[in-house]
Amino acid sequence: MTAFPTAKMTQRRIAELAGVSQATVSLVLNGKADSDARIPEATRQRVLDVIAGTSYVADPAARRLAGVGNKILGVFTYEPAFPSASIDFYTPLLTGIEAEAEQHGCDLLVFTSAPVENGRRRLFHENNRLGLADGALLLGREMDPVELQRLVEMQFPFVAIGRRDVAGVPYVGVDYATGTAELVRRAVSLGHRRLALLHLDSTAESVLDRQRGFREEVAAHSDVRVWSGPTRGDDLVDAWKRIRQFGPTVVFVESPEHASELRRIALEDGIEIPRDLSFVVLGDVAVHDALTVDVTRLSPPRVQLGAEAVTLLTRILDVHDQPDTGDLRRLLPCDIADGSTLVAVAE
Amino acid sequence: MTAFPTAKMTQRRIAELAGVSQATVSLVLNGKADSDARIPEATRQRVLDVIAGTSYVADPAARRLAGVGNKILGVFTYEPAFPSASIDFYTPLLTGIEAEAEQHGCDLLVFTSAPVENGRRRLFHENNRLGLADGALLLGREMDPVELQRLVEMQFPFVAIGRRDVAGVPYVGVDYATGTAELVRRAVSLGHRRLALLHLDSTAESVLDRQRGFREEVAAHSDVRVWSGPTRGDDLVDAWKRIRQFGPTVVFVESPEHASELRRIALEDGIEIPRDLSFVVLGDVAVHDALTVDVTRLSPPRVQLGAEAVTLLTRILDVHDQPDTGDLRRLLPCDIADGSTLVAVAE
DNA sequence: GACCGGTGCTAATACGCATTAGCACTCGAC
DNA sequence: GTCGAGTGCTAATGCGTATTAGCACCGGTC
Repeated sequence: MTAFPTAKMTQRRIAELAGVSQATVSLVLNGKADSDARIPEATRQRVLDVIAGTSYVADPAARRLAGVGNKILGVFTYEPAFPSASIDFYTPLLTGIEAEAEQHGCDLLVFTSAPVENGRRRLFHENNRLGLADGALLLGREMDPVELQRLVEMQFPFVAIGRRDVAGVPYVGVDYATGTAELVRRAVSLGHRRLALLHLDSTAESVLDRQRGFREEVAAHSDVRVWSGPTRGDDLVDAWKRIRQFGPTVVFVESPEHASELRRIALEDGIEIPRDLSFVVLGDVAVHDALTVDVTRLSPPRVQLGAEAVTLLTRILDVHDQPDTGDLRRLLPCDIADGSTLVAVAE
Repeated sequence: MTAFPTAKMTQRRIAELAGVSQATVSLVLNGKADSDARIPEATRQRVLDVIAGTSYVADPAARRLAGVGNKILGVFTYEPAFPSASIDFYTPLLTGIEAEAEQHGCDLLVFTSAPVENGRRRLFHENNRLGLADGALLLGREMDPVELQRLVEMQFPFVAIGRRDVAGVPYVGVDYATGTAELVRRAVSLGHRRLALLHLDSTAESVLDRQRGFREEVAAHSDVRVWSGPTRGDDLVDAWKRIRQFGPTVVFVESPEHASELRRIALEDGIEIPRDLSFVVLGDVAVHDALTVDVTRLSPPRVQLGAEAVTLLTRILDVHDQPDTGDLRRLLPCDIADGSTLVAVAE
């Protein structure tokens, strides 16, 4: 695939038509009327008139090469973004990103070319186009710490979506710990004393944060007993057995998908929610999933997350508006959807 | 916003480290071992070894400037792509586009910076980044013919998604005419003789195609009577009245959103579907919308549409694989979801 | 009439890469 | 020992832009 030979309009051609030099055209276009490069209004207008008569647009590649930013933000997703499996996760983020990018006049370069290796994309690969973007947003549940480290080292401007443990990584994340703790508190105040937590089998920061919030809040109530265990989603029948054995009055499930499945398994077992068991989900259900829409759950503000990440990145890119170190890492409060599956424990 | 000063690795630096010239590095990287540029294996390996030891990646801007393609496909959406209003329309397209772009090793440049003017984006504006992409995909229900014309004239490689009337525009579209005709045929064979069509108030090609398919098939049955009218969605109560007055046994509704609303209005009026009235929708319902999932309807293969558009564009971009003129404009057959709302007419 | 400060530009260069022309060298043939 | 054919590279150039140094001119001053 080679560049297509489209009849290009260049500054040089404009210059010829206007009877000036290429430099003058550039100066006019960039509004540079310094003390050492004076362009009188008459000349300026002449150049602008010529440009108006053509379809000239500055070649972004040349601009970039010449060292100016070009208002392109890279977007890297660790999993393919649009397939239905990921769609509920990525779509709200992209909604926020798109809207905010539009505000800032930025285009988005989606790095779909990154090769997928066992389900995860790799950011660094031969011919990656990272360098074309002024900066980049990184999306994904888990990110490769080595790659993050490398981005930090090469001083490439980027923002991760979701809290990251790697030093020097700017991020906008969700305060899952506080949200989870709040849900635990509600459960306890509704009389629950035996809590089960079925979390993801992962060491992703967001997963750990939820566990921490759960653990810390539980620790504040001496009479509360808990069971907690991981799942990869393919062992839910077994997980349900173990939960059953513990005999909780409320079960917290991290993944919405696992939650639906577990609820089904429970029902087969004669356990109806919330009649026999309260049910809390620590993530958002699918937007359109009307069936589970009233589950009591965490509802991370993903649209806002995307938008805030763009805002932070553009601030990092703006020489005149360097954020304080503290602003480089932000956690947004996690919304809670009340729902109807967390109820007072039966007497 | 200016380019960020990241410590860059260039071919020149690689060259110094390997004790060769920049040209040699370039030749090695591009596998050019012509008769007039011979690089022995030993040198080649030395260069490659040095590169392996660094984090070198070719600057895409420079490559582009030097006249090679850079495997970036532009994606232009005439409406913002992710907000929920458009999401069911764009998401499947983007799913196909992303998957296929990945196959081809292409990145996607989403032109979010295009300014929105009364609900529509404008492709051409100052500093548009079209030129950075090797080619572009255009998505949207309606497109500006003037802009399409201009793209054709400047010989910019692009593919529209959806049939377009403008001469010289390559597209991949959906054969709505045939699909609609088939549904009409089914209705007639089920005994329907009074058909109503509520179509969009638009002159978009896809809208006209459906009307044409409807009209032509109806014309093949001399005893069939039809009513048809446009709606913009805010006048559905009135539209229902007029349809009621005509007294059809089946109503064809173009827009899924209008269909839901109209069905509600009908129900309030005591008309139950399909008991009292058959119901056909000429577009796909929301993926997750479980409530209307069994409507008899057209189901355009949107994922495939996106993928095919990418394939066509890459072929256009490939100098060695120029498609025949006939291949530049394709219509994919439109699937039909049987559903349960088109039933035999009551005796 | 030499000097100076201001005005209106332009020539030149850099950015990082791909590409082409061609240089310097070697080896074999005569 | 000269010539030709091949070998292994490199120097030079162009892509389109932004930027800087500085040139040529003019009007006024002393």
